[in-house]
Amino acid sequence: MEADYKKISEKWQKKWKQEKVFEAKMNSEKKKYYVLEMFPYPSGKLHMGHVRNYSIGDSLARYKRMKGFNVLYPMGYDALGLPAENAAIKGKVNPKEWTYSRIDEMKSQQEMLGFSYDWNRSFATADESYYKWNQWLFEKFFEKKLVYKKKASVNWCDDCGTVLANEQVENGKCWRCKNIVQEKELEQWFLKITDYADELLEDLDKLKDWPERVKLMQKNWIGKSFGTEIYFKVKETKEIISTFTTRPDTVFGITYLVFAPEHPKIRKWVKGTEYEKKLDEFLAEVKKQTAIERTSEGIEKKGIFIGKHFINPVNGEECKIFVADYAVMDYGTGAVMAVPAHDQRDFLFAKKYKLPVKIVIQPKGKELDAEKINKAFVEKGIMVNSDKFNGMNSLDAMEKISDFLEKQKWGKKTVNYKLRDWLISRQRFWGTPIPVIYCEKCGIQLVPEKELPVRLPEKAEFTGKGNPLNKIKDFVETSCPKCKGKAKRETDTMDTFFDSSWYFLRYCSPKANSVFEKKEAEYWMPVNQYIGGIEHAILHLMYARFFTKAIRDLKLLKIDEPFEKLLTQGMVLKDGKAMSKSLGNVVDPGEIIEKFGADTARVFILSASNPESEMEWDEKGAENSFKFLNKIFSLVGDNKKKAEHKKELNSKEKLLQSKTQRIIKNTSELIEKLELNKAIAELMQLTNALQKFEEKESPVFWIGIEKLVLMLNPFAPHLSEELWEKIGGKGFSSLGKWPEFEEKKIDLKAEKQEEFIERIQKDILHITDLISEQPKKFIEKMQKETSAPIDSIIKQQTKLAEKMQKEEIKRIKIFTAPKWKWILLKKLFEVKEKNENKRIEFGEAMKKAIEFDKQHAQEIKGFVMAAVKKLNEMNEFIELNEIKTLKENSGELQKEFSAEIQVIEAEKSEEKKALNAFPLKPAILVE
RNA sequence: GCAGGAGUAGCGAAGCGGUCAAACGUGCUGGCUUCAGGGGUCAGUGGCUUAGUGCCUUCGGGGGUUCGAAUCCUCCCUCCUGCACCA
Repeated sequence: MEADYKKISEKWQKKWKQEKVFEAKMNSEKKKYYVLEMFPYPSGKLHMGHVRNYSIGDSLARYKRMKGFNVLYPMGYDALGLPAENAAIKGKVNPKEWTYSRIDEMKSQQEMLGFSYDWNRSFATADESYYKWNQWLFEKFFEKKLVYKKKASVNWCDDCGTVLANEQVENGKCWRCKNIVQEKELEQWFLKITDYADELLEDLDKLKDWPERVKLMQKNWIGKSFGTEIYFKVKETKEIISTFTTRPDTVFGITYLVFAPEHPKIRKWVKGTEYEKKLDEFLAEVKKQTAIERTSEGIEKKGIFIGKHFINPVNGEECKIFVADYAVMDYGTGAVMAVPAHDQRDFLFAKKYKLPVKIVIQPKGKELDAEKINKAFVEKGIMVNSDKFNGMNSLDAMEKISDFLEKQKWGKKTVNYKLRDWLISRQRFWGTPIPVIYCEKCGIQLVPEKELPVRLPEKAEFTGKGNPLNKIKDFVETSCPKCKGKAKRETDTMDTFFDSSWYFLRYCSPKANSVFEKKEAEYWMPVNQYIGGIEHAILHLMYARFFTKAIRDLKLLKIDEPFEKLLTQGMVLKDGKAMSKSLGNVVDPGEIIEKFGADTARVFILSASNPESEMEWDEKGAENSFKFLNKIFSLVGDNKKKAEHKKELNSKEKLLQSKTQRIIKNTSELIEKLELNKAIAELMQLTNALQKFEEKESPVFWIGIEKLVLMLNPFAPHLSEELWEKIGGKGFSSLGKWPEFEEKKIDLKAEKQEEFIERIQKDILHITDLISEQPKKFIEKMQKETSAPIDSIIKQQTKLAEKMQKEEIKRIKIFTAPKWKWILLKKLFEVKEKNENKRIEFGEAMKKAIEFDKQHAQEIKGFVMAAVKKLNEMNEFIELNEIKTLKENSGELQKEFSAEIQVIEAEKSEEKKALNAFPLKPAILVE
């Protein structure tokens, strides 16, 4: 039976909307749960990644709602950014119109999928009422000195016509357009994220429910390393320059110094000397290299001597200073002390330019020769050629030398981070205007709070060259808030990552006339479960953490971390590759929804694999989820519900009850762990169990159906509602109570037994299959073997089969005993055979066994220990009195075991005979 | 190079020290269904087999720990992901 999924979906989506089913209201009496998905950039159409992301979130939100939590589950749009502007350049459309029409498109698709968002709280970052607060926050940060402007060598993307943050440069290319990034000197705005480097690093430990991978990536990005700054005097100029090292133990091995080509001191030093021209040539060469060439592996290091020398303070040695491409301005101090003997890069450079190599650490029990080594020795060892530190372990020397340098004021212990301040200026139109005014008299001025927001002009010209804001007179020309004189507005806009760094706070009170309402935010925050792609592991997630801490320090909110749990969902693949337009393997979710309905799309995308792993999109798979839903639909639809009445449950009903209860338990646990694929597998098992259950009028069957329909809600909400209505459920299943379970009703032992019964019946059925397939062959065979007439064969076999069925339980009980038990029994039996008939306790038996068979003492002990442990653990599986009997009658061990084993053997052979002789199921014969 | 993750039937994916390898789904083979090459349903799907939930083999490969390993340790191979001239 197939349902009209389209009609059902529309019907329930309309009802949910009308009755405001998913609106969230603060209620301090009720426990809250905040589920959030990374909000999308409104490109217009949803792609499979979105569908996956939201299906995961919606399942959890619905589950938590049914579990009685006050759930906040909002959706919004990260609506500022380049694509809108690019569209404007290309198509002469207004970015605002373009963006908002795309938001509408996207929203209608999201609604079609039946996600339970509180649409009342929805907003876009392009809303004035949102970016106003971006500006407000900027000003607060400014006052706190968390924002500053400086001239810096920045990453410039020519294609995007803007500056990029360090985090947005990937392998020397722009993260968005893959254009090669250039370096440019510009005055730019920065956020002082480095102030929080330590806290951002340390608090990673608090994030117990974040994937290790993400935490690690952030840790590497922050890149904290402990080391020593060492000062050197330049011989010719008497200037003091500083270098950073993590290996102060090698300080006696320094043979030259390397400066980054961009280092500001260099130019000064070579000015007017013979080296100036050489340096210019070298710099030109370095500039020609793209970032990729410069960072590619195995590249030869190049450098030049610049005619200056320095004195190594620890030993007074005079060495040359070089400029080389392998030193970078970005890290440390931009100058490196070179120890060729103990650093591979220095080694290669020294070899190339014939610079001395001086060994100061020797491996234990070996002696290195500076002339002969062909690579640097970078490990720990024993100090040599290091004055008073000789003979010391290099690890200890590290500490000692640092202390020594500090004492002599030749250096100091420092901490270095890879993390740089966050560059937020963008030379773009479609972003939040930075609320700053430049006055010639008064300098940099903030736009007064009451004049916020600084609005983006409605009209602008998009030529693709430069920032359109620059050309809008009305926007640029303004007056100084202080002196009222003529002044100019800042035309840079903010990086859109600024917008997404606090949007989760805005959802708490989206209409607030403040950045957010403290009371609401205190109730809803932190986000309990955040879901999104791994691509944001560093950028967005680190910025959001930084904002939360900065906002805390503005005394606006008390929390340290915004996201309690994080799930990074895997990619959706097609034919083993990420879906992309260039590969032409993009599957449009719209088609699937059109073809099979929203529920199918959701169930498939969740069931195909674990949310965190990649999933392969497979058309066939979607069809199968469709079948699964149909199965449930017909299961409910085909059967008539009977009024419930109390009665003793028969064994089959008890079994179904046990299964239902067990599945409720498992499903709940799995959803909590967000192992949604497994949760759906459980529901499939329940569906199968219900379908196979014959007494479709039993109340137990209908209880099962009811639970199934409720548990279906997080995954296939429309069908769940429809069926809920059909079976006479009250209200919405979306607001129904999540099924509870009673542990005592779960009877694993009985379920196992049933499995065996089924198995035997299946065996019999199978043989009947064979018969119907080849009746002649079978009868011929039987006649041959028994040389009896067919009639009598059938009669005889009927009797046997009946007997078999009656005794089923008994036999099965024996077979249910797990294998290890038989191994144990066998083992004990073997041991006992050597013993005489003495009365011994269970534990005694073990001792005796060991005595008799010392060689296998541990083996026996192991078996018995495991047995006892298992017997205790599994007492629901094996009757306790079985253990008791074993204990009580241990004196009779030998007899009993042999008897028991004989019984088993006998029964086995009886069954064997029965199966051999009679493969027919009586019921079939009777007919 | 460094760091992290993964490798289980034809495929996706469970299992994470002993009940028990392969739940759940799909694919393939066959039966049933007034059965359309569709849908539904039942069975089979590592090898041997006396046909017995019998024996053997098997969780990327080699070693090891253990009475017992897909599971823990170790080395190697393959793939993925992140970072990378970081001093």
